[in-house]
Amino acid sequence: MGIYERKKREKENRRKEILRAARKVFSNKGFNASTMEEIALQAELSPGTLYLYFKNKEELHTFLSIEILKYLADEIQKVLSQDLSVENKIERFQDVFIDVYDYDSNILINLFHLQSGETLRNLSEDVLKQIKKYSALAHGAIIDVVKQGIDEGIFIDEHPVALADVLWASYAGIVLWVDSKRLLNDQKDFVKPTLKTAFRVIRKGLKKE
Amino acid sequence: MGIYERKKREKENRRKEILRAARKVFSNKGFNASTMEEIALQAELSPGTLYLYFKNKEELHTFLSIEILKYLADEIQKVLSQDLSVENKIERFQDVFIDVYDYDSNILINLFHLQSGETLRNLSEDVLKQIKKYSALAHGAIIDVVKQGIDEGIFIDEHPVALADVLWASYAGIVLWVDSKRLLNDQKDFVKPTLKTAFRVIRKGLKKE
Amino acid sequence: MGIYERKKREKENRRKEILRAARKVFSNKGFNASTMEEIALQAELSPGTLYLYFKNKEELHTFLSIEILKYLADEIQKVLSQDLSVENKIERFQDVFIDVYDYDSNILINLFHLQSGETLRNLSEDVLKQIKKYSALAHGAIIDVVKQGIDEGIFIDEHPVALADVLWASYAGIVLWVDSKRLLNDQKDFVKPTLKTAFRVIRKGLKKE
Amino acid sequence: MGIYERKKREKENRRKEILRAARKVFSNKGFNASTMEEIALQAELSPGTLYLYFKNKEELHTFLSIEILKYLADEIQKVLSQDLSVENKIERFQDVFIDVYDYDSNILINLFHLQSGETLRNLSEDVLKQIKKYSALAHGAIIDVVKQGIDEGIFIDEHPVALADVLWASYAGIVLWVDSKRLLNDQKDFVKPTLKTAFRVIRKGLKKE
DNA sequence: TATGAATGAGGTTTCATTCAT
DNA sequence: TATGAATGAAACCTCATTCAT
Repeated sequence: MGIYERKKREKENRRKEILRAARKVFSNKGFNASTMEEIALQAELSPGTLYLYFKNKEELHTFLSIEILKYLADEIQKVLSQDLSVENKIERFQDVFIDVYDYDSNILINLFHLQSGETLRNLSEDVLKQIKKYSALAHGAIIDVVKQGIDEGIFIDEHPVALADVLWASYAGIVLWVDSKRLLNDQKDFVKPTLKTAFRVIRKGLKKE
Repeated sequence: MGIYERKKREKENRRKEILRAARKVFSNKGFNASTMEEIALQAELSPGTLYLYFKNKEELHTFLSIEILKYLADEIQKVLSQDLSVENKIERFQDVFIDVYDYDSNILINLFHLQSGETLRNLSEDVLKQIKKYSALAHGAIIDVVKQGIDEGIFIDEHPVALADVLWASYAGIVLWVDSKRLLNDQKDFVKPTLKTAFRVIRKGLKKE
Repeated sequence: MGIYERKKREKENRRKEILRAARKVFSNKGFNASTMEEIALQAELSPGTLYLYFKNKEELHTFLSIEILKYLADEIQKVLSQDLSVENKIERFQDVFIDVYDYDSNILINLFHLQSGETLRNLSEDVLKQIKKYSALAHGAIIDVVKQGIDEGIFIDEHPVALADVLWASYAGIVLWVDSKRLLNDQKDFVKPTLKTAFRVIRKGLKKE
Repeated sequence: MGIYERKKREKENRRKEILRAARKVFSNKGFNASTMEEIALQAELSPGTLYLYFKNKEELHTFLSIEILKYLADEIQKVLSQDLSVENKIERFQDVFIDVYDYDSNILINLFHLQSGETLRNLSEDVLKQIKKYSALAHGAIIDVVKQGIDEGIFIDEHPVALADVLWASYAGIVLWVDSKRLLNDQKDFVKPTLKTAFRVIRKGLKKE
């Protein structure tokens, strides 16, 4: 590995450290309450250094969201290529959402937030394009599975995009909601049985009779 | 009407004006980007006056969320007391969520946000109590309908609370998600047919065969 | 008593109520931390009313200080006219200072503060004149006693003004200091024996051998 | 000198510059009328920088008072270790008080103010500890000298702590008072002869016959 | 590239004061 | 005369960002 290669890799690692630190801080305090100084401290770097890797606080935050959106898209696409029945694939999607939630409980709310008007308006063209890209990828994969299900006569005969929306939205909504309940009631873990029931109901809704 | 009555009503109106102005500004710019000065301007009042009615910016914001949570709870309870079949009640819930969304498209995301860890930690005991109260009211009403459905042999035989969670979460999730798509694609209205399909699927999931 | 008389007296009473309320609040919180609203509340009046009796917060505060300076001057002059030996008169001065302190423990520090550069610069001509007048009265009375003592061969043969300064300054300083110690050590009452010793020493310093 | 050493020293200097600027502004205008912006301007720094060195305005002000209390304590302790007779030491104390006054004429009043209830209540534990520490040091030194005087049969046979109180309180009181007179009469310097007389009287009071 | 001290714009908030009733 | 809601100027303070080292 040449010196150029090594430098590039170091740079990439540094970037990841910053993202890791930022995720931790943002998760704990939310966007506003988090300060660049705190993130720098967590990353064991100086505030100035953060700006060598990210244009500003907003972009740093957005990157995290895109990263997870990318992860979501990747995981969902992995399911697509697995040798599973339609039903099992749909079940696997559920695990992906729970995984993502376990990774960072604030991510789903951030995702919705990211896509809410307030934030969307302030994003650069480039970032927006990425969000759209990964969003489309993830959604496309789900649509494919749904289509397959319709073709096989397993799913009800509705517009596949709409069905994919239902899947995505309710899966996300359920994770968020069960988390809300957990927080409001000051519990440490959220009740996975409830989650399972919920997902089962959604899947049942998709199925023919 | 006595002078005391009139003063009280005037004060209440002023409060509402501030809330209206705040909702407008917060909706346009989000919590951070909105300034108290802007809200004051919108309410045609001076900045100092806002503080006669609300302790600070945070409380003003939280109030808006509570208000809508209260509205949601009220509307859902109204459905409960209507002379409708279980199935029609569930359908009416859908309208409530869409209504709330039409009233302020940021509200549902705010609701989730409000109940997310970050915000929850900074709320006063009193405010928390209110959130729990209205949350319980709304949820309780839904549970009642679900129970009725189970008793009548219409809904699947699952734990009613879990089923109510599914309803609530997916309804909210779907509205949020369809809104996200709308924003990402720069459309003005979100596609109601998609919504309808989505809600239909959820309801189907709840029903016995 | 005519209606004019009564009105005038009522006005005077209202004034005194405000002063009493202001003294209480200023004593508890100091000038800055005290708000006009708080004083109004304490006086069971509305903020606006305070301004019918005093031009502004500063003047209200100054009035309190002048009032006590006047009280000090009066009490000291009373001693002057009593049929007492020089020594007893000096002893009585001590009681006056303790009285004043008991009346309001912040008054002496306020007095010094009042006469410190910061405050002095912001006072109106009229107020300044009053301060000078009462200050001169009080000081004059002390000088008279001191002079008498020198004439009678009881006090050391120094410039009477300087001796009067010593009396005044150390009496005030001692009360302040013993109060400081009390506060630093979180005691409820300050130690009167210490005070007595202190005053005795000062008097001894004044006396010929 | 290593780079670490230099940085530390620079930081210390910056701190001192801020304190110097603050002293100047506070002396001119008093605590309230002084603004952080003005202090920053005087220190040729930006307002934000002040907050890198002091938590807030209050702390900055308190620091000034502590600094001078420390100086007082130091100077008084220096006298203690000098090879002087008890009488000369007591005389030297007088110079210390005048020195301190010359350094900043507001300091003594601030000291008393600092130790008055109002301010004391708002200080942090740490700051309070420092005040008590230096206060005890200064007072302890004076007590030592007084004890020596009693042992040598020079001072009257009273409780040494009480005598030390007299010394401290009257010395401070006299400086304050003579300054008050100076200000009231719009003189530039205060009359040192008067001061001398005053101090002499106090000392005489302490002495046996 | 990394630092971190310094910046300074701008936000929140307070509160003395006013004025219509 | 008394009210007290409203004012709005002005202060404190924060923190994203810069830049000399």
